Order: sequence, then C-alpha cells, then structure tokens
Amino acid sequence: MYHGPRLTPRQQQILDLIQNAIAQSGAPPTRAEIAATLGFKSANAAEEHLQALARKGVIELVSGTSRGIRLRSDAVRSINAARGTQFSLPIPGLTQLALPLIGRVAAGSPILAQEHIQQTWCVESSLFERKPDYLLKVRGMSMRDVGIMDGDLLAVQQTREARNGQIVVARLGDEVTVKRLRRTAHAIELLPENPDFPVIVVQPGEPFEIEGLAVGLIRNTMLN
Amino acid sequence: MYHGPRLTPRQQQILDLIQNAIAQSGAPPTRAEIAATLGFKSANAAEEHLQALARKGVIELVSGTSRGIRLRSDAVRSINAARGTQFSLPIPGLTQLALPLIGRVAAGSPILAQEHIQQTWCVESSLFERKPDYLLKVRGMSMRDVGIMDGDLLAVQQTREARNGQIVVARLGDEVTVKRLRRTAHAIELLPENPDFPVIVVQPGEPFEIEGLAVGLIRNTMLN
DNA sequence: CCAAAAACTGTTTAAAAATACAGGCACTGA
DNA sequence: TCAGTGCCTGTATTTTTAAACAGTTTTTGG
Repeated sequence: MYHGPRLTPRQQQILDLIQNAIAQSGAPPTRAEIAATLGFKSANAAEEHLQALARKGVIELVSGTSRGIRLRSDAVRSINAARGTQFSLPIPGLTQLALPLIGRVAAGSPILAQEHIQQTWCVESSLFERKPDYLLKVRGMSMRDVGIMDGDLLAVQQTREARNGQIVVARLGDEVTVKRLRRTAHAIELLPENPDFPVIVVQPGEPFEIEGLAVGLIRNTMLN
Repeated sequence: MYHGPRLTPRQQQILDLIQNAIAQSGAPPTRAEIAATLGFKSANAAEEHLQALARKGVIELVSGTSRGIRLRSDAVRSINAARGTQFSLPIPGLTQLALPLIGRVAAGSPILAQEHIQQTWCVESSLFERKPDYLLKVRGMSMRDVGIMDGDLLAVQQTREARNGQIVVARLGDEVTVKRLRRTAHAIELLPENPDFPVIVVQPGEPFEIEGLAVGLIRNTMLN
C-alpha cells in the first residue's frame, strides 16, 4: 500500500498539468500558464499550489528562474503508479545526469579533457547518493576486496578534498590511481584493498593530487 | 550518408548545450545561461546562434516565452546519429529504460510483483551490454570474490535460460539467490564465489527455477 | 460551531528573459 | 577587392515571470 504524500484533487490536477506541459512543450509551465489552463484569474493561485506540492516533496522549485519546476521522480512515479496513471515512461523532465566515461588518462592532461571521453550515458541523477561527475574505467585489481574489479566504471565526484578512509581517485605525477586514502602525521598513504599490492606512501613534496571521490560503481558487462 | 543541415562547430556546441540543459535541469536554457556557459559577454551572441539553428530547422523558437526552445527531434536525432553522439533527450520513448529496484522478495510471489518495487530509476538503455529488466538488491557476501557485495544492485535480465558458468538469479522454493550456475550430468549446482559458503546442489525434482541472468551491477553508495 | 486549511481574486514589484539595434573583426567565395 | 556570413560586444527596451502581500469564500476536521 502506498504511503507517500497525499495530494488534494486540485494539487493532483496541477501535477498532471506540469507533466503534460513538459511532455508536450518540452518545458515546465509558468504560473500564468497554469492559471490560464485551469481558468484561474490570478497566477497566485498557481503559485500557492506549487508551493504546496513543493512542501509535499513532489516537485522542487528553483527560485529566481523562469519555469523552475522540477519533478521529483520517486514521488511523482509512486503517485502515478498508485493512481494507475499510464504516463509514458520514462517521465519526461526527470533530472538526468550526463556521465562521461573516462578511459585511459594521458599524462599531464586534466581528467575531464575532451579527448579522454569515450562515451556518455544519461542516468537519473538520484541513482547515486552523491552526484558523480564522471565514470572512470578501473584498471587492475588493487581494490578487489571492496568489490572494485578490473573494467568496472567508477562513479567519481570531482573534488580536491577527501576524508580519511574514503576511496579516492588520486594523481601521482603522471599516474591516476584509485585507492583508499589515509593521512598520517608524516605522510599520505594510499592503501590498496588487495594484499598482493603495496601501500603507496606519498612523501611531502612529491607530486600528488586528489582528483575525486568514489561515490558509486557501475559494472556494465558480466562475462560468460 | 547524412544530408541534413550542416552545423558549424559553434552551432553544434550550442545544440549540445541545449540538449544537456534539458537532460540535466528539465528545461531549455535562456540566452543568458547559454552565454554564461560558453563565456559570451553578451546574450545576443546566443540569440544569433539560436536563430541560425532555427533557420536550419534544428530547433524551433517560441517567440515571447521564456526558455522557448524546442528541439526538432528528427533533425537533432539524425545529427546526433551522424556524429555518433549518444544523447538521450527526454523525448518519450527514446533510449531510456525504467529500472525498478527489487528489495526483499516475499515467498511465493513473482519477483516483479508491484509490492517488491522500492524505487525506480531511469538509465540509458545502452548503459549495459544486455538490457536488464530490474535491479535486485544483493543480500550477503556469497559472491564477494566476483565483486558482488552486500547492498549492491544487481542488474538482472529476466529469462529462464542460462548457460553454464553464468551468474544467475535462481529461486529455490521460497528463497531467491544469486549464484554461478553449473549443470552436471546428475544435478544442477549453484556455486558461491566465496569459500566460506557452501555449494548448493539441486537434485532433480527439487523446486528450482532460473529467474534471470546477471547482466550488470550498480553500487550506489560507497560508505565512509 | 470554530479554526485551520484549501482554494481562490486582485494588485504590486523586482528580477529574469527575449529581442531589437548598432557596431567590430575575421574569414570566404566570387 | 568586396559583399556576405559567422561570431562576437555593448546597449537598450519591452515582456514575461516569479513572488510577495492583502483579502474572500469554501471545505474540512475536531
């Protein structure tokens, strides 16, 4: 049984209108358009409905931007499902993320350089708990014991900062590597998750940079 | 060979930007946003590019409305195809797949029963080499050594048939389990990928069914 | 029956956005 | 060489929009 937010009939109507507008015109409606469609004489009626929907977590309002209405996919979908509404899946207007796949990184150039991008996939942005910026193809088995295998696509959030114990993408001179981060009093250590591989100790002054944080993983092929 | 409108590199860039904006924010960009993203100092540069794209029939400009840019899907699609770009527009019915997440499977009921669906995500269908039908939340560590960890989302293609050595979702009476399949002359064996777990031998006549084939994996949270 | 919430009208204001016009510069094909 | 086009800056003007505030009416739940 469905226990999500309950919408009033009018609110449901507004939500449907938004979905229809996106599907038909390619953009969310304005307050005035909502009012006109439903026969309101004031756009403020629409405004209040939108705020109610936002409070119930069904939509997200982007302040200061025209047509700044975003559907919150989970809520919208469960509402649609609970009503048995047949909206063509996928629901248009869900926030999608274009994830570029980074293959081998050439020495010296930034990871997200155009020539490294092999392909791009769109996924729903809520698929990962933290939003990734790109997918990095993992080489080797040094992180085997945490289930990061050769050929896996590591979802990486681009950042310079990482906490102790997090799995990071680091650059050591020309090499880009995936390891668990440990800062000690004297140095930075990059720990493999496979006893066959050595711990990398970065001495102060050595070229070292954190490129990003592992936020997820995709394995798109299962051999056999 | 493609004989549609030829776009200049800059126009192509604008078109890509529009597609990305729609995919990511759910609405077409404004002139100012285009200018800001590409570093133009005047929104008029964007305006002129848009009009050029409109003249070439790639987009349609809705006059007098904010974010009134519509992609002409056919033209855009053929341009993308000619370039080999994989853009997924939120145009209904394109390359998107709605993947339901299956949590704990209740005894006796089919895996894809409505009450098992916890959530649904949209991903581009080409993300996996074989098209999955659902995501199954993995419980336990019996497949640890092939990188399938507790909590991972296994992408499963629904099928009754599987070859020797493939990783399958199998139902044994009330239990649903993920294992590697091996058929011997006498029985069917379900092999774990972790020496701490026993091999399951299915004797002829015992309740057994292949529910699906593992085609991929998503890990959407990396703790720490 | 009362109070709160839902569902509006009407009005106003400031910001966002479209869009026109007047240039400048580099390149290209006739 | 010269017009045309692509590509851009800078400025200006008008619409469109978001969003706040002050009310009214109706519904709903206790």
